[in-house]
Amino acid sequence: MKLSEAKQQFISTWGAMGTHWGINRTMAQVHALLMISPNPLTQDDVMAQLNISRGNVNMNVRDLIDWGLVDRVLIQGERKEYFTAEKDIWKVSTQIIKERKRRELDPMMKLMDQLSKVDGDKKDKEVKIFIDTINGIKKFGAHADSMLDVLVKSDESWFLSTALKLFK
Amino acid sequence: MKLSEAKQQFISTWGAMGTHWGINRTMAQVHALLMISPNPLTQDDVMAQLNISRGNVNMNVRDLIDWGLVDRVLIQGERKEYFTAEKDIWKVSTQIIKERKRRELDPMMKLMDQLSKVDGDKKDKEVKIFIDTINGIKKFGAHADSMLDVLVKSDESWFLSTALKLFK
DNA sequence: AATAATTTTCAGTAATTATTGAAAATTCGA
DNA sequence: TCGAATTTTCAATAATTACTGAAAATTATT
Repeated sequence: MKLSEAKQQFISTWGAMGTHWGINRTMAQVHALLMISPNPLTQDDVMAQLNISRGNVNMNVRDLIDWGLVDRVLIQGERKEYFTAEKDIWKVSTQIIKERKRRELDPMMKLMDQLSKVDGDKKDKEVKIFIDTINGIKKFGAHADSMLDVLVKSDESWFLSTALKLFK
Repeated sequence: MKLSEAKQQFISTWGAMGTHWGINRTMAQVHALLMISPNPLTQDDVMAQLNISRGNVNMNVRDLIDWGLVDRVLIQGERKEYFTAEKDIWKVSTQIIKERKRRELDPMMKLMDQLSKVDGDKKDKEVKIFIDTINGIKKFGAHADSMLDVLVKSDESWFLSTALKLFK
């Protein structure tokens, strides 16, 4: 398989995968393109390679920067801005986990705390099932939270060698 | 907070969360409703409680059954079909992990194997970066794969007590 | 076998989400 | 400070995705 073809397929697959993970196709494609580009790219480069408009590139690159997955790079003597993506997949993953925890898990747990204070008699089946479900989610969330915390803070090599032995 | 209000909020939040996880809002809402219902519900119950059409309920319930998150229940002497959802959040999670691994991780890894066979001189920076990225993903994916395998097969209490101690 | 109850399908439509492109804002160099 | 290069915004529009509702298919009952 030729490189250009392989690149194309990687970008397209990474984009499709993105839609399964709640981010939009184009954002994932821009990320894929930057990951496999040896040098930082400009907005125009991305526009040309993915055939998308300037505004679209701009918005998606900004989102990727918010996610901490892409950085602006200043190149000496150049007026244009360049962009580059983290290429170490471990760092990419921990960054995504960190952000999703903050954006999704944390607020969800806060809500569960509120919902577990629902009024009503626990003898009532309706009430009992509801409270049990909420408490189950709370307990589970607390474990997931501390686990992800350590995972994110740990070093890749430590995690893969020491922790993973448990799972072999 | 009244139970009816709390239920409503739970369903709505679980639905919103679904969109971040690549499943549609309604499917997540149906799942939420079934999780907090003490007794199995019929299509008509779901239609009434969520204000959605029969076709919509039918499609989303079928998807949930495909995901292994909802079961058909036959009730003695009743013509209609009833549906119920697993209420143990650990089982819900492992089931989702199992399915997503099968649907997403496995095919992705298969593709990476192909892409890593790209033609070209590894002295070429373009080729090198591409191959390095793909290999990084492959390595990472293999670890994630074996880890998720054990996680899914392990028992909740074992995992939370023994394995999680590592992360404290 | 006919009928009634229930489920499933799917074409048409509605709702949502993503994209464009041009105007406005900003930045930088002379 | 002016003007050219570049980035950002956002209203209009396109593309995608989800939903409805009624007809068709299926299943159970008599």
